[in-house]
Amino acid sequence: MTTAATEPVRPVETARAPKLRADATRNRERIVLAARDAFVEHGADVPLDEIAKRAGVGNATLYRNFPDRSALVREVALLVKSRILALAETATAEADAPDGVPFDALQRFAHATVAEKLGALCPMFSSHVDPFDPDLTEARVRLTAAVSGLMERARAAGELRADVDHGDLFIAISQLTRPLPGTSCQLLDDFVHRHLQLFLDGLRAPARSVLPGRAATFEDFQPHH
Amino acid sequence: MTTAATEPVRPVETARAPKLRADATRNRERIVLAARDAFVEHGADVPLDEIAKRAGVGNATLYRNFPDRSALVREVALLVKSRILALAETATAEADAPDGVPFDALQRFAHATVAEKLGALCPMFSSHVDPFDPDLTEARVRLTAAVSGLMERARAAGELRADVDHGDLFIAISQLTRPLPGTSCQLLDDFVHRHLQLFLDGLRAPARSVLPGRAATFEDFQPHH
Amino acid sequence: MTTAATEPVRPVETARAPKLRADATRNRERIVLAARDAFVEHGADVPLDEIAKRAGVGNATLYRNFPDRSALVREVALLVKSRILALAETATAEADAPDGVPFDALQRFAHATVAEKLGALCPMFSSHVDPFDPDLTEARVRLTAAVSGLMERARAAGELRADVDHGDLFIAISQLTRPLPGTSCQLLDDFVHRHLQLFLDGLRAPARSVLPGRAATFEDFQPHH
Amino acid sequence: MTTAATEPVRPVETARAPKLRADATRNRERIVLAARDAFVEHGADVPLDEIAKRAGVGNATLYRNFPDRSALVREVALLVKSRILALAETATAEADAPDGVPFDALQRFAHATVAEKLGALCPMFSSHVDPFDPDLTEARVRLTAAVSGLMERARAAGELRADVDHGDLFIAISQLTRPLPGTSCQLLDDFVHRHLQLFLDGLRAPARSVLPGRAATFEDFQPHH
DNA sequence: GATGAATGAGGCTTCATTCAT
DNA sequence: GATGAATGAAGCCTCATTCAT
Repeated sequence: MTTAATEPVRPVETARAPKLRADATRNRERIVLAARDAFVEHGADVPLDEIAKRAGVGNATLYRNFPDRSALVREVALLVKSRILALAETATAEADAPDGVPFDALQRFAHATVAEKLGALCPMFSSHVDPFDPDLTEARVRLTAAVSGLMERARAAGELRADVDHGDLFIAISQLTRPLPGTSCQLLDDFVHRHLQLFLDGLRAPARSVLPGRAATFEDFQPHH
Repeated sequence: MTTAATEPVRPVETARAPKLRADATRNRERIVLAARDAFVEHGADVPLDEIAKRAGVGNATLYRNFPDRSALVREVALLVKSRILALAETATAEADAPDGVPFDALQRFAHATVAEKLGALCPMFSSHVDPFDPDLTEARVRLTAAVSGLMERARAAGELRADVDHGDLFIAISQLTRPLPGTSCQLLDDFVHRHLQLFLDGLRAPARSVLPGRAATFEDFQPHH
Repeated sequence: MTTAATEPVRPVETARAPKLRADATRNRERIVLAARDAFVEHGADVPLDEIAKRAGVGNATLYRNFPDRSALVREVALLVKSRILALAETATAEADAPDGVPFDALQRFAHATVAEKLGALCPMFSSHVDPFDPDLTEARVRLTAAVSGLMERARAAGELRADVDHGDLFIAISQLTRPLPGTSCQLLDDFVHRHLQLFLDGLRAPARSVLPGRAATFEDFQPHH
Repeated sequence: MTTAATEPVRPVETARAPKLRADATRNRERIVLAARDAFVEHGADVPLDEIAKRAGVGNATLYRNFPDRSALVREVALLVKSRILALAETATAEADAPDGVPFDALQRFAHATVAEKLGALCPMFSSHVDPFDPDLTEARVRLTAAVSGLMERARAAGELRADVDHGDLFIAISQLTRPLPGTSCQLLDDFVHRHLQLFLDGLRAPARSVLPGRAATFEDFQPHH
């Protein structure tokens, strides 16, 4: 039972949180973290009972906090997006430093995201969440801005090919990070950074090919768009 | 209900096949094709009854031919691997042609594989099959030889970076091709070739980075290896 | 475990019944009968697993035959309605006999319905069935005609008060027959005929009061009417 | 959210009530009233959390006052019985008035009981209460006396048939008042008084039939009797 | 004393697999 | 050999009841 990220995770404070008891808050947080880990290890269809067991609570406690699977996925999504946003902002600061190399910052951002299994969890694509959820939408907008800004710096520096957008990067991160059923987690982890690096090499300017399709953005993967 | 590949698929003749009635043979083949399509459309967890219905047979007929899910997956794996092998051999022939450009042949092979959804199905990594199955092993060996040969030609021509192996290519194909839950099939299809192309651009020589880890082969993804 | 009715019950032949195996037909019938008995004894909310156990089949067999509770209730409703219809037709024949006394025939009909627990089951009022179901509607129409005809004969003979309709009779039968939770079935059975008789005495002409409201029909109890 | 009775309801003072804080007393009373309303609207199986919510208290407060469902049902039963008793005493006074017509008073009593949904709640028959509970027994005895007296007056006046007892009346009231699942409350309300009236007409002397069974009393419906 | 939260048992439903025709 | 039907295990979710603040 691995924990994908090691730093303490702040509970996502939403405006409507009324006044939760201390132990309840802790339980809620443990459930979200357990869910994140379970999703990483077993995919989005992991039984909720398994998540409850990991969190060390009864299954009904999980249901009290999250009426159904999508509510739980939503919370994990907010958690993950906020973490990716933090990574993107850190990378942007590095890019803006006097001796910063934007593409290097972009690469560090991508590898950090992969290292924390965040891409695989990114439920931006998931069928389990309401695409019009306000909180998710806001998180997506902020994330879009941050990653776009980071990529823009690299492009302006002539290091990033011009025909890609943030959606292209995220699809690659998400897909390359996903667990391969039947393969041990650790085994794949050894290779994910490798293949991400190959993809990043493909992103560098000058472009080595003419890409089919058009640059992808998050909006391309919103249902009903 | 789309059929991933349009050419007629020969049933994989295994040595122990005793002697089936004509209609039984046809049933078996229809089940395998229905399974492949169902896996492509609904993922690896599609109910077997759904596959039987698609094949137009009773569920018990499916079980008569394939004692359990893994037996069916195995057959689909053989089918898919044989198809990929054919694509690889075609590409190798192109590479060996007088005016052949090996890397271009490699790229066409990769895109063709993706176009037929073969990568996504590649159960080489699946938890559902016996990694020591003789038929699968043989198919894997032949496929390894073919793809390695193709890559070797591109490497010899100075078009492919030296620090990658066939496992790297296949993981990328498999992962990038996998369906994104919640996203329409068609939508993702539009982008898969794009992101595969970015990956292929990263594979080109000269290498634009030092890759972490080591070159991946099929063997790296055999369980218990 | 009492069986409410002792005569063999014909499976309700619906037009779409394709071709059921003999044992499957028997199972289906046993489930419907078990459901009827269970509804009589424990009410409409009896667990489906309990019904399956009574019928001597696995719970999944019940679900194969009846996708959800309402499908099962519907079948029981058809069964019950057809039986009541038969009783009504018998009573009508008695009323039309040379020495027939229409009100006596009506009373025998009511008591027979109660004796078979049919009224309590009459899901005409149930929340579990689709009020627009064609088969149920047809059964209701035929039943309405039969009971109305029977009452009309009694009214024409001057034995039935003029200000009541078939709905009034059925509500009383249904309500008076319902099991009283916490009371043994047999105990209540002893009294149901008694109280039904008091109600029937109230139906006789001449009317001993002015009734509030208006004469009730089945239509009054169709939802969305 | 209708309140069945509009007059203020005195908490039933039991001998062992020790000494409750003012707010505790109020909570207890609110819970009982909420329970009564919830039972009327949603039946005996309404979730206790729903009752607590209606009462505006936490669920644990409900459990502090009533250790389990039957304790709450018992309290509602006492409340309802005391209210019916009051109605019976009022009716008796009317019957005893100089120009009083006993059967009319009896009828008004029955209709008033129905109007307040008291019959439907009458847990005299319920499986949820201890039949030997002293308070309930006492309430039952007093109620029996009052209703018997009222019926006796009507019988003495030659207006009530001789072969019925108070149990017959109560079963009819209880059964005819019960909600029909799937039918709007209001809809049935329109007919309950109508069918009660038909039943009352059947109670009138002279008897129009020979009743089966024997006259029913409350004792007939005590479990284990 | 009052409260929100936690719990486990149980009902509903699906699905891989086995059985009878 | 082919089929439809039967089965039980397991997942999802609710609710009566208990616990910790």
